Formats: sequence, C-alpha cells, structure tokens
Amino acid sequence: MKTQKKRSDCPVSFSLEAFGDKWSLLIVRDLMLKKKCTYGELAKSDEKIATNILAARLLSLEENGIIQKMEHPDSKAKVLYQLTQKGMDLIPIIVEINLWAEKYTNIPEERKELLAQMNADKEGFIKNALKELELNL
Amino acid sequence: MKTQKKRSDCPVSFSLEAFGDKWSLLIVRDLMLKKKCTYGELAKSDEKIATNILAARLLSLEENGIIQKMEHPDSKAKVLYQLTQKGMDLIPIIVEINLWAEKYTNIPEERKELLAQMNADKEGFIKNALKELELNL
DNA sequence: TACATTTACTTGCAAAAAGCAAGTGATTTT
DNA sequence: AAAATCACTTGCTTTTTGCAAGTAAATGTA
Repeated sequence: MKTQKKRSDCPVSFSLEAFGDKWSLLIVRDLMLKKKCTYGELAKSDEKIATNILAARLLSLEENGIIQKMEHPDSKAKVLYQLTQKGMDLIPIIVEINLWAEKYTNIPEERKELLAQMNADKEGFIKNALKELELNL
Repeated sequence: MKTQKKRSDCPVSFSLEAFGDKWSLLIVRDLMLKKKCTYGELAKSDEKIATNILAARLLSLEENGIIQKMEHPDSKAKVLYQLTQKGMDLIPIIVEINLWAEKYTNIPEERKELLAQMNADKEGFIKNALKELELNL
C-alpha cells in the first residue's frame, strides 16, 4: 500500500492520482469493454503488462475504490475483479478517449463496432454499458 | 526525442501513449482552462512540476502534435505554447475527468463556476471553450 | 491418491523515469 | 553596464517500471 501525497486540490490532479498512469485505464478498459474479470485474463492483455505491475495496479485501483475483488463463482483458486460504481463512472472518460483516438489513429476492426455505437448515440452507449456492468454487482 | 514502441492497436492505448502520464494532462489543463501560455507560467502550477520534467513533457506533447510553440508577441525571450486542434480535441476528456472528480472529491471554490457550466450545458461549454482557444491560433 | 497444471500472485535485480538543486545563455529591464 | 527574467540544461539521487524466475494454494488428471 503506497499512499501518495496529494499534489493539489485540482479535480484533474485528483483524478490522475487515481488512474493517471500508463496502465490503470487499460485495466479499466479490459474490465469495461472486454469483459475480462480475472487476473489471468487481465495479464493476457495486448499490451503485455508485467505480472508484478498488474498486481500493483490492481491494488492501487482497489485502494482508490475503482475496482473490487470478489469470490469467483467457478473456483476459489480464481479471483473475480470488477468495477465499483466509482469505476463504472469512468465510462464517459473511456468513451471520450476512444473518440479522440478515432480522430487521430486507425481503429482496429474489432473496435469499430463499439466506436460506431459511441458515435451514433453516446449517451445511449454509456447507459447501456453501465446497465450491463451493474448486472454483475 | 524519445520514440516509444507502440504497445498495441487499441485506441485507448494510443491515447495513453500521447498523454497517459502524471503530468501531460495537467499541462493541457493549464493551457485549456487556466489560460497559461508560457514556460514560466506552466512551471508555477499548483503541483510544482520540476523544470526538467516540464521541458520533457512539453517536448513530448509537441512531438505528439498536441501543442505547438509559437513566437510570443510581447518578447522574443518568451515562447508561446498553445494547443493545436488535436490538443483542443482533448476538451471533452478534460471535462469528463472534471465531472468524475466532482462526484468523488471536493471541488475547490475557484473551479466551481467552471464545473457549474459543464454540468449545466456540457456541449455548450465544450463549444465555447473550443471557440475561445481557436481565437489564438 | 499421487502428480501435473492452473491461478494469483511475490521476489530479486536491472533499466528507465522522476525529482531536486544548481547552472547556462539569450533577452530585457533598470 | 548590471541585474533580472526567461526558457531551458546538467548532474545526481530516488522512485518506478519491467523482466525473469519462483511460490503456494486450489484444481484437474491418471
């Protein structure tokens, strides 16, 4: 558990202290858009996160109340990671990040359908994603 | 100039490679919301960024096409930093980050007015902020 | 019931990045 | 002409990241 000093009262700074590193939002993305929920699944991300870094980020996300660990229904060797309400509230940020990237880089095929939905009805997409995630709480 | 290898084709990953560190979005915030535009002003941020780090982040933001350096109208000892179109397109992300933080931390007085505007009319706020920034291009 | 496998991590060490304090050189002000 | 401002740079220490290997509990397999 590393507690870092608050750098300022700015809300942007507050947010970046919670998820402003190279990995946290990718983990959130996987929990949110890719329906991953175990350590092993998260470790197999395209970006190849090192296992110690994954463990560290999962801990800090948990300490920041963005994710929570639960018993896995299938096996007690597994751990179920899921977004809390606070974590699900990051959906609009993830959506905007996707939309920004869409303007400035090529989107891979497998993400195009999601982008199309975000563009067609941003609010609807967010509400729907939220609803699906809340089913697991 | 540091060129980093692309970690994956994911748009979220692409975005984080451009601004996914502890400082870049704070610099963008200052250029966007606090109307700072010189190295000296940016160096005086609440978060007290070290000058070498500031220089490094400004360079990487420039390399990523998010900001650009211009001649300062007042003096050639000064440099004018400003957001490019690509940088201005980060406004929706900055807005969502502010709104997320508002739910989970106390907002300082001096930011409350901006938050009120974002809440009252998000689209209008974004359009207006964009218009103001474009005046300087 | 033994043995290999899966799962979620931890450990040790090297490399990279961040952070601090001081310095530099070109303007600009006095 | 000297002092101050401005935008950085440099050298060095501390912190974080990343890689490779290891561990312990739970589960699957012969």
